[in-house]
Amino acid sequence: MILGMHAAVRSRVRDVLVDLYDLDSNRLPDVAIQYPPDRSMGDLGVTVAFELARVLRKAPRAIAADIVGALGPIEGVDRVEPAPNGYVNIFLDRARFVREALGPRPAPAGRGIRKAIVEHTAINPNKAAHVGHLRNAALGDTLVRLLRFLGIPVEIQNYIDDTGVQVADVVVGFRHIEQLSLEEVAALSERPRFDYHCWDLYTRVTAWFEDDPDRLALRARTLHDLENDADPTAQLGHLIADRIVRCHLATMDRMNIEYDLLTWEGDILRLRFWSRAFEVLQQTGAIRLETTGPQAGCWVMPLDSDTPPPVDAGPADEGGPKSKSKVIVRSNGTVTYVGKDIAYQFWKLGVLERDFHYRLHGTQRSGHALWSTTSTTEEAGRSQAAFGKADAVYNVIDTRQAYLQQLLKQALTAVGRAREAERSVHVSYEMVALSPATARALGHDLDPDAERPFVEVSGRKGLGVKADDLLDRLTEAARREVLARHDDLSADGAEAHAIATAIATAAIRYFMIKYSRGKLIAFDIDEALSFEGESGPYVQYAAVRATNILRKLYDRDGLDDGALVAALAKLPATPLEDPGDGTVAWGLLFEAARLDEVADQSIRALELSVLAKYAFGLAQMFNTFYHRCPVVAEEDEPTRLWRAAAVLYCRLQLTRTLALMGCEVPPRM
RNA sequence: GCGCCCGUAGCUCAGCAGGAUAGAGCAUCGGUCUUCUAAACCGAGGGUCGCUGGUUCGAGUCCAGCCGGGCGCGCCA
Repeated sequence: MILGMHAAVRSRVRDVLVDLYDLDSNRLPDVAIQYPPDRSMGDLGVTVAFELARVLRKAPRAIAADIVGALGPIEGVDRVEPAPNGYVNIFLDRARFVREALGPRPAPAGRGIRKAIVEHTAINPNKAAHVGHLRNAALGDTLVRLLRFLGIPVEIQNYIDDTGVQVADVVVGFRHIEQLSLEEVAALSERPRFDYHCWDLYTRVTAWFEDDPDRLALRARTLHDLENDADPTAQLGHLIADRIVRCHLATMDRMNIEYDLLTWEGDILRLRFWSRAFEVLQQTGAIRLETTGPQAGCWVMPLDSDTPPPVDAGPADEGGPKSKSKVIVRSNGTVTYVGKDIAYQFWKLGVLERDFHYRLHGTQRSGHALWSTTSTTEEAGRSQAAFGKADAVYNVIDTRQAYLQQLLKQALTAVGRAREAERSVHVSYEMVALSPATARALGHDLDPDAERPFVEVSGRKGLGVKADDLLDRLTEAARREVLARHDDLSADGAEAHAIATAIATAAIRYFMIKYSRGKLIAFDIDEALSFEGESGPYVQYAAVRATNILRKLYDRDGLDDGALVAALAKLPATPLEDPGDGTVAWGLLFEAARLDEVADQSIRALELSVLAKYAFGLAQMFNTFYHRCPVVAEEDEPTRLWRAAAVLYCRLQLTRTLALMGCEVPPRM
């Protein structure tokens, strides 16, 4: 809503500057729009007078006065004032603004991206999901919702590494430690929390390898066998990966997270994506066969370096700059992890000229279909949507993979795809570790000498907070709170459960989003279980309070949303102009209108904490309003109705903001 | 050694396409429920924005160099 006003003001100011000072319209400084610290000073502020002071050799104050004098009427603007220090302050036509805000939301622009792919979650399918995975998924899913909010079509992919060491290790565990047959594992996998069983087994395998390193030969053989479909090992691997993925999907469903496509690494191998990527890389000279030195026999990709070594500098010794290169194909002919990833990235961007087959994996809670890649045509279903071939790709992966993600961009550049490289975005974020208190609570012995503020999660050691355990505890805590507040709810009833679930989801999703992504989270269980202060439930609570007010108005006056909006059309605007409580109501309405700007900024900076902070700030402002400006009890009708409008609009925007974070507003709490 | 990230109140963090008086949550202390739900609100205390220099009318925000911390840099995945 507010971005439209920015654009109108900016464009008008630019026109005026050109006229006033005979400036070249291409060389105008950016007309920055900001917000005065207090609504009584104005709604929008323009600082361009400061920028021009030097060029024009004129005091900012005089320039501001010139601008204000020349500006003339702007649609939606009530008046403009020059501040004594040089700001140009703009006051909006408040009544008109509110009436428009409560109308339909204009279609978003879409910003020239035909289709974006967001890859997130991508948990190794060999054990239960933990809190670190929740950060990834919460960031990824919020990114998806924001992009769609801005009008960009998005395809959500979840990459499954079903042929890696992690799955291999669990296979070894079932075979050699638990000594179970395929059928026995299949039966076990039908029982609840198979992922928890594998979590424990995985740590046992790790210890088992440590006891006797010779056993690592079993891992190597298993890893090899996993790639051969006919092998019984591969069948066991498939079974485990498939069942664990179902567990992960169920966990993510509790977070309101769904996907469009599961991409299996096994399919990338079987369909020989790599061999096609290799052709492209080789033909374009992006990789070369090393004939001498330690990398002899390998296909390598030279790494970017600002100063390539001189040709005739002789053999590179200690002193000289060493040209580095990354091995893509090993001397034994097998492809490295980077190579597989390059092939996958090429496919996402439609530069591979090869495709998967697809089968329907299932239907998700929302009714949306989930597809899965497959490598055989016989089980392939008919996909309604074409997958891949995006013109922007967002890979949500933690910062430890930054080097690898950089290599992907470099490979694209090297094959002459600079545009695709630019639109390959690594959405990086710091890891989730454990606070010392939480690590201790999990039974982990801390070294008393090492006073580190966090303990790294380790799947191998089984050290971590499992996602479902956390969600269970959150739900239980929320249920207790709700039952304490509402006598009519039965302890095990569906309504209490639904409310508790919504609160738990909001609590964890908000928690995972509120830190900026470059910040390491030292996850503390007690902190995460808090529903007070800056938290998801705080934001939900504000929206629920708004609902209560509107319900009371309806019950007493028969005033529903439509009737309220209709009444505003011919209501005098004076209560909104009142410098006391009118400023509170207007300030709330104005802040609520900033969602479009906030969404835009979140995507521009890929900083989703901006959205979370906005949600909290708006909820805070609503609570201030709530305590200062009674609605139902207000006797003056215009004042009451404008306040009701503030409540209605604030609830609408809070609901939208929560929805962008994958959170719902419960009917009560 | 090179690259990326972090350093703001006792703790955890916002603020960074420069702009008006540096904010919030938690914790501490003191208030507010016969009122639209106290998961809330009001108030108090608490800051050399790591250090030094630079750019600018203006720097927590941009640049450079330091200091401290984290992560990454394999013919592993």
